[in-house]
Amino acid sequence: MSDLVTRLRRHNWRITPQRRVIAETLEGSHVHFTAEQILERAVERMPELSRATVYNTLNEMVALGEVLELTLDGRSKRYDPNADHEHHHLICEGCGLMKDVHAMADPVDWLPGDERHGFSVTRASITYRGLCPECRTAAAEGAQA
Amino acid sequence: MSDLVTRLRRHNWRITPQRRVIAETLEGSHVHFTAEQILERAVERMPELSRATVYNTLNEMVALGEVLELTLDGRSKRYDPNADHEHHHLICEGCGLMKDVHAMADPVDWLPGDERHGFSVTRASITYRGLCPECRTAAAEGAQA
DNA sequence: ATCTTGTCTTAGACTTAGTCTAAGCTAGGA
DNA sequence: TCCTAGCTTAGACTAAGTCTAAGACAAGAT
Ligand SMILES: [Mn+2]
Ligand SMILES: [Mn+2]
Ligand SMILES: [Zn+2]
Ligand SMILES: [Zn+2]
Repeated sequence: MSDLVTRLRRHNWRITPQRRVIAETLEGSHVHFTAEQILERAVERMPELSRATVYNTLNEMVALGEVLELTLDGRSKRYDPNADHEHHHLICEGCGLMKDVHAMADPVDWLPGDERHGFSVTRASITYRGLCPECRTAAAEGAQA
Repeated sequence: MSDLVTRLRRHNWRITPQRRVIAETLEGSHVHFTAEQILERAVERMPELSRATVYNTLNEMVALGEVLELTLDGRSKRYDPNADHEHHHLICEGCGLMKDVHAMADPVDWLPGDERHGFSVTRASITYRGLCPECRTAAAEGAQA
């Protein structure tokens, strides 16, 4: 896992103090934060940091291909620094808990030519849904009562 | 393709004039409309129809499992009446064009047990991305110029 | 036929997520 | 040092969707 700041430096892109704090906030954790959560945490280290800079910076990192933008529900977007490792996501329909997962095959291979409508298909992402252990036991108890 | 109104009637759910117009607007087409687009079109047939009713009704149809809610980008949700046919989506990164596609494998089968984090995984959807024929030729011409 | 009750619909206020703008601030090059 | 391009900021603005309170409607009871 080469760290995000290192990866960002490879592009000709100024690493300002604000951008560094945002990148480190995103990198340090391994969850999938919203822009607001990143702002909240980054502001602890740099209180004058603005919301606009967080949004601008995240959009730029996505455009550079170093951060993934996930829109798994209709709520806020989530940002994933793990862009250099192909992976998919498993989401709990009860509580929203999100896990990284790795499938055993590439879904692009499962799309026959006559289903491609003339597109050049470059990538595919899978969203798995289900119930996490806690939500499952909670549901079972609820049904019992 | 059993029609949406028929499927909705199977649930004990009142089919009011408003709900019928919304369902028929959604069903008639085969694209993936936003709530605003549905409102726009439905209002042509029932001018007094309100935005709140469109949103309420779409949410109810989703809860009944008869309509799919798609959140493929961070913009508005899209509503898909084709909930009784398992399928996935192919999206053009240039223009947003969206096509229904059918994969040759079920992604759930390709998620090993040790990647399930104790979840009960019930379903999976694949989002394919690429460029549609028009956007591809547009991109090629742009590169040439 | 009228009443009752719960459900449905409505306009518009409100919230949330995100973008835009205009001004000031830096940092690096001439 | 001065210039300039790019970066950051506060706050206004927009878009998508939810909530609320009131009225309309519909089905069953009398
Ligand atoms: Mn991830
Ligand atoms: Mn579809
Ligand atoms: Zn859960
Ligand atoms: Zn296209």
